[in-house]
Amino acid sequence: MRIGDLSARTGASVRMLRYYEEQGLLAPVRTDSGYRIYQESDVDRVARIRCMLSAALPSGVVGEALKFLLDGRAVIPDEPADRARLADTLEGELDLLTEKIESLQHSRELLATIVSDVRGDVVGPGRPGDPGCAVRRSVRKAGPAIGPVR
DNA sequence: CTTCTGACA
DNA sequence: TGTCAGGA
Repeated sequence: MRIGDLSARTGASVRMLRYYEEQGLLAPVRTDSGYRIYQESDVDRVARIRCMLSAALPSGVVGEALKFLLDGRAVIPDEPADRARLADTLEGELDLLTEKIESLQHSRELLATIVSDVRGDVVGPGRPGDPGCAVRRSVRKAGPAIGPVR
């Protein structure tokens, strides 16, 4: 089938399908005129790709997992050794994701205090020990509140 | 009409 | 990721 059909059957845009190919996740054959031709198994393959990408896995890792996907079979490697290795890299991604989440939570808390400071019309330098982002409203009488110091 | 590559108000 | 161009 051509790219338009695969797109319709997977929900992935034509643009994305070409992108997956660039990432080495799909390898359709080409007609003499250059049109990409996909196999039935690619419908399932694209579903797996989208699933793993939604799980925040880097395309490189998705490619690794897909190496074990041979024509509609499970992504789980047959060889116990391969399975263990894949599980390890996947778990590594899980840890990376956890780190990002924690970093974002820190950012969220900082932003929350900045918001409350703005709403509370905080004046002067920040309190000792604060993030240093406290808003300083100038002593000037004119002009609305000043944004965070750059 | 569909797809292709390259590029970005 | 969308979308437009200019061709096939």
